[in-house]
Amino acid sequence: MQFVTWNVNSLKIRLPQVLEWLAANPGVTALGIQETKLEDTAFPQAEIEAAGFHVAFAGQKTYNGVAIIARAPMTAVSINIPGFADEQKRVIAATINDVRFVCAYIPNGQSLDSDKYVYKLSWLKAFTDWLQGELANHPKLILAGDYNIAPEDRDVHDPAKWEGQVLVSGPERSAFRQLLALGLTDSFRLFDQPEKSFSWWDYRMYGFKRNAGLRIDHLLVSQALKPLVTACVIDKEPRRVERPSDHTPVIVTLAD
DNA sequence: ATGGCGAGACTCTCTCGA
Repeated sequence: MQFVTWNVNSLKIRLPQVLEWLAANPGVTALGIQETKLEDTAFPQAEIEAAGFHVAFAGQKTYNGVAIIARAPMTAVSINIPGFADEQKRVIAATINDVRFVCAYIPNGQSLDSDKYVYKLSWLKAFTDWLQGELANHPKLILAGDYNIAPEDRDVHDPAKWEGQVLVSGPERSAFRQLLALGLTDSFRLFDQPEKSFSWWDYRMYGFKRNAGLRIDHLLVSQALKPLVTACVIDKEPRRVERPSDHTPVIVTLAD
């Protein structure tokens, strides 16, 4: 089984790339997508189903929006964080092959002095509380997403330059550790990885070419699934095409 | 040097992302 997270930065632009990537990766069980930037009425459900997949989605105009594309049927699809009033569509979860797959687009925060940063931290608190219940109900759980948090300095191309910035701040990293404290494990760090492994690069200043990136897209696995994990890799292949997303997929492989 | 790039929208200039 393989589960994937990929912030596509507009599914309208990236749908052909997504379908091509899925065709090239037949082992993928389910793909969690962030930043679809599409209202539900505009979502390309028919095209995705015509390609042989099941799909669940929750979106809005212009910003945010999440979806799950799976090769097997999904059950118990849920949207957003119950009890947390939020117009923004940032969470979708579904059960696939007995695994609870949660796809999240965690807020960016903009800057440490922004209202959006306050929203990010309160969102993370509500999300963590909700996830605790999800884990109790579904011990086999994967949390896939764009976390907008680089957990450690080794996840940052230039830690000195980023010090004090959003995505690396102490409260954000503390919120990330609170997720781990639920019993989740960063599957990427279960294995030896190349130094300077990142999942996002700034479009500007030749960020990808210079590998000036951050590792902010993560796949956390629950204790019940951790022993089954055999690999976790960042796939930079999608960066080879015209008009790539600024994020690239991260893939976790589990024994059946 | 707070710039740079890319996407979206009540667009030709603005917001937002990370």
